Amino acid sequence: MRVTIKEVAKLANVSPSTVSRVLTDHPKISQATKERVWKAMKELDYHPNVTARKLATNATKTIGLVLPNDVKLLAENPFFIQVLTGITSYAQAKGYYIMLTNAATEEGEIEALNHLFRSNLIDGVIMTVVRENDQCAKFLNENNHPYVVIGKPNDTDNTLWVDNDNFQAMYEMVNYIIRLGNQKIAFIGGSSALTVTKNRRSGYEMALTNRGIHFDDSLVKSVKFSEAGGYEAAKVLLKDNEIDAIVTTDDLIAVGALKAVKEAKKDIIVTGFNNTPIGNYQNPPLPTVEINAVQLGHYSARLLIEKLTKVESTMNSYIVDTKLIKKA
Amino acid sequence: MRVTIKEVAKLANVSPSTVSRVLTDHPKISQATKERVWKAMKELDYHPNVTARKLATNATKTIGLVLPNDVKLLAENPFFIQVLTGITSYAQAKGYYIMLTNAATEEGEIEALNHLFRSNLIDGVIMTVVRENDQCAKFLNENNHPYVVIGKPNDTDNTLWVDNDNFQAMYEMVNYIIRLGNQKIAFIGGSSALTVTKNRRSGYEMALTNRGIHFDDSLVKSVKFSEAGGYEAAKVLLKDNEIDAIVTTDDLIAVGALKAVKEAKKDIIVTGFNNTPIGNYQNPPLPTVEINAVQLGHYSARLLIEKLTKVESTMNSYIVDTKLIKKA
DNA sequence: GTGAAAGCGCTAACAG
DNA sequence: CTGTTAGCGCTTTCAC
Repeated sequence: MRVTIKEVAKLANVSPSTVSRVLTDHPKISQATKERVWKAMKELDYHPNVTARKLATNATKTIGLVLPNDVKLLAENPFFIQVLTGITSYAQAKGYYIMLTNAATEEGEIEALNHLFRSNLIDGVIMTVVRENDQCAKFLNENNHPYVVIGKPNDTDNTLWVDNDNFQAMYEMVNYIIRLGNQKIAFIGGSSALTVTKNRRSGYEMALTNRGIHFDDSLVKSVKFSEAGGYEAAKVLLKDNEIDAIVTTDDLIAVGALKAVKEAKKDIIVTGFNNTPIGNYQNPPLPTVEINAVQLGHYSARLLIEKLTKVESTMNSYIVDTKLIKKA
Repeated sequence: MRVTIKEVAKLANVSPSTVSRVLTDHPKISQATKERVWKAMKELDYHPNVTARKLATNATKTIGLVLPNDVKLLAENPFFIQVLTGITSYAQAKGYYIMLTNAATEEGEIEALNHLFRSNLIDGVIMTVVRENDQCAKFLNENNHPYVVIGKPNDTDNTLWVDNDNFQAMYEMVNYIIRLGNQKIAFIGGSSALTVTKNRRSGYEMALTNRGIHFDDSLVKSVKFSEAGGYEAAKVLLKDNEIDAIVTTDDLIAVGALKAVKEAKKDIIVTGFNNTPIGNYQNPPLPTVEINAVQLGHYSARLLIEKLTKVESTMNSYIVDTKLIKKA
């Protein structure tokens, strides 16, 4: 049988509650007994039964995490595993556990979340994808379940969130491209409904405008988030226009665009976003933006844990710095 | 307050123990009461408190998962997230939960595992990396903790494991390259101490031998698992020999080798392994091997859960099929 | 086939 | 500062 609080109590010559108190670091407990108890714990190699604690405290100290069920998406975007790493290491350092789920659909996701919360398995959840008109967020709000989202939500005031400053990151990128001597710069983005696309597109437009470059709507394309999307859009752009550069909202899209550029035998600079391995191993390497996904995970966990521990946090969001990667 | 078994009992006009019995699907309980209880549960939207159940049954129905703490490794190798997906979806379907940890070092890993087991947080663990002389495996064995490893272990008889047939996969690849008309085929692998490298190297050697091609030890290189490793090794190979093809044990190594080949302006076929996005987006695309990492995760979870539920499984290992990807 | 009661290992009032 | 006591919500003997 496993060693319990009782054995420790017996060995240390105190009551179980005293042992519990030193476990929870109760303020008024004499140093002397503390040490006696610690000694006993060490001697017996005692590990508290977390399950029992959970039941008694009605707090699981566990954070839920929902992964999209799209293996291809997960495999091509280090984003997820990076976020996951950031969350896990921060949470662990704070004594929190991570419980993983995946779900194929939005309804499945809600079902999974409902189960996890209602079954007392998690205290809060971090959402790695933010959809528009997000039913999960709605569900979580309605049921008062603590959560934080990665990505700018609709209701920025009443939800906890972390994100990059996508506007500024793209603004910088476009400025960089302009300084390189380019004027006619096209934009290929993912779904125009996504907040992230909107923000990056605004940065693009603002950078042009502030440099006195005419913003031409016909140079803006919205595509499916894929290599093929970038390829097709770039082909159209190249056919119809005499452009100097193409900025995109993701390395994967950029890879497709670059392929079209090469096929057209043009010497046009293409930029990516998110600093993925795929982009990194292109030739020439794509200028891109490091979004520090590990940090996103880190701060999302931090925000959630602060909320759960009722730490008076002045913040309900966190902006993680990006870094322009210029490459050769 | 949450709805508990008591309320359900009251509404259904039975005792709490009866409710528990229908929950656990006890054999001798009348259909009539079963249905009354179900109805009550539905009416109250009852969700059993899993924590309480864990405490009572002393089974957590939770599987631990340790990720290496190397973000770069995780980001460049979809392997991990794929394995993770496979595990999660299978486990979930079987009513098991997944708890995630990461650890920076092998000692940290052991510590984490010890904590998770001793604190009654997990019933078993799946190890995603297999080291030689693995201290984690030793620890798990000594403490009788259920686990399965992904990758062929040293002691194949007494541990649960899943893996690809790396020998055969490489054998096929080399055969394919030979049939393409190549004779002088070099081999670049990762650390020669790793079982996976050894197996793939054997497949390479056997394929040559069986085709009557002289096996030349000087054409075999062991490198650090990276693009740079592949690049350097290929440069040496190209300088010293007149070779037709280079097979490698990973897409990342292959990408580096391909770079060297291009620089040398040779027309030499380079093959990868593991079918990663990085390799996929090369030009020309690398012939590679799909290792079906999701399946590896799937079967590892299956093996572990069968062990945990004491299902008399005839198997203590599982070989997941690979697929040769020839590309254009 | 079902109920009563004890107990899983811990925490948290309430006393003193 | 520390011990006593009563649960947390479930499962599981042991009766009947």
